[in-house]
Amino acid sequence: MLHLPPTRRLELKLARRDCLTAQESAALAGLVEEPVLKPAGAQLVGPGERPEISTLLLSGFAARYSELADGRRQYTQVNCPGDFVDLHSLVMRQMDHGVLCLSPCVVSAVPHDRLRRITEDQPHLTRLLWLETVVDAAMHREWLLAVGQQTALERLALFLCEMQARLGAVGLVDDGVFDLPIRQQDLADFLGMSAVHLNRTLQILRDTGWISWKGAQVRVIDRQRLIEAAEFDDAYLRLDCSPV
Amino acid sequence: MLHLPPTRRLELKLARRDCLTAQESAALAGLVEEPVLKPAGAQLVGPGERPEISTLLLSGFAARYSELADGRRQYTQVNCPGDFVDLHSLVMRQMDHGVLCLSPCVVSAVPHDRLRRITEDQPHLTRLLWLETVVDAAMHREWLLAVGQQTALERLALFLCEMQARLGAVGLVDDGVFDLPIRQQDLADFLGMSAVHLNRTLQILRDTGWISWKGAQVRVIDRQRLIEAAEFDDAYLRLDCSPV
DNA sequence: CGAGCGTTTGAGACGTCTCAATGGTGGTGG
DNA sequence: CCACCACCATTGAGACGTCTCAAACGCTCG
Repeated sequence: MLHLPPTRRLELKLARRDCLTAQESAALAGLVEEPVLKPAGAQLVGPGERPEISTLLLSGFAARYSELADGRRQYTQVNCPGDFVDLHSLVMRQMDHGVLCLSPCVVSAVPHDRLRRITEDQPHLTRLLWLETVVDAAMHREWLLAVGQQTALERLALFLCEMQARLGAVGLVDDGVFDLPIRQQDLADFLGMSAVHLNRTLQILRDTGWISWKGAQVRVIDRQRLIEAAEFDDAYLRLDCSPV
Repeated sequence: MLHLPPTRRLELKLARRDCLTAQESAALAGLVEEPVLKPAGAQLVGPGERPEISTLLLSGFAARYSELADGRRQYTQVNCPGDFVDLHSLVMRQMDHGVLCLSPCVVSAVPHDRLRRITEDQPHLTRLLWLETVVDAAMHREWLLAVGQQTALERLALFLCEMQARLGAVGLVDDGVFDLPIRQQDLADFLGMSAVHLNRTLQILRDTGWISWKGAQVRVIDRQRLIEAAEFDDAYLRLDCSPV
């Protein structure tokens, strides 16, 4: 793993939305504490907790999850490097869900009091952070549409389109190829289907030649067809530049 | 319809979360423009638009919707009086979805420039508004769990529990009875099921005697069983008081 | 080389969907 | 004041996507 400044990928993403002043950049850099390595399966924050920090994901993949008493589980978002996994806890206080690592992850803590200071002093940066949580909500809506109305194949195609777009925004896609070290069982829990059915759906996508997926490496071969199948439009990710 | 101040129901809800100063109350009251009546089916804001206002729902029911090219539709949230139907557009700029009226609605416009002024001058009120959008995201997660993992019966029970809690917070529930003037087809589009199946599921809930639903009037008779069936926990609605 | 874990395959079961027709009700005009 | 119309709720029945359970396969790492 390259040694980037901890907030680099977050900055890359924010800069896709609106210009960051040098002063704001510095403020971001001053937010984070020392990076920590977490193993796959580790919980970053539990449901019902009232954290005094938010967690910035520097590398690896994490996921928000909600579950029912009998063990049925739904991942509600997959997080990738540059994501705040629980920024909303700053204003929500109590977690309505948990977050765990789908792969080994490097994370940095961001104390809430430093964030609250920013909301007092820096309105524009505050709006950019607000926008982060609003884009999370937009992703949730996209997935409500997908889980409620789209077929297994469409959902899987959507996931790959979204991942390529989000990872691309933080510099983690190289010519359609990116790392996705997550298990089929976890992906199934996100897509709202059984692991068996996901496996069969994945085989269809491989057989059509639109993607290859070996080990942790995904290669998107025919992005256009994937986009058409998923009816993907990246507008909800807000990766275009327009002032906030 | 009683003649309440336009921001009254919003204030009731916000006050369930944190104390509002008289000055903040006044600032809210100064946000809204003249109330307007919209008929059922009217669109409040269309997908892809870049509104210069947000819309506050004063009475009636509206819904956020997303749809696919072939007409499949998913409502991603049902809005009730006191809700901002598109507050997120302040920072998101472009709408990722549309909002329409499920019943006749009274709404007030809230110009973005007035809201942006608040983000410059009033950090605490800004965090309360931020919290509104964050609770929207928490609702989306609750419904991702429901649509992805729960049965038709559980989803319907969840909807009724959530509506009773949200309407109760703005003074619209009287001894388990509340108005819900929405069509079965619309509710089905929200719950991610066909109208036929919703109708059959509704009959089960009526036959058990847990609820009655005639015309637009819902009566929750056995709230406890409904809560158990849905595994409903109102924490995600953030209707408890704790400072932001 | 074995153990453990994740992936892949097979086959019957079931929740929900679709299409189509019937039943009920509230509003409107003659 | 009644008759009609439009819209919504309800019912029936066959089709289908996805689920569950169970077993086999194949990596990768100690």
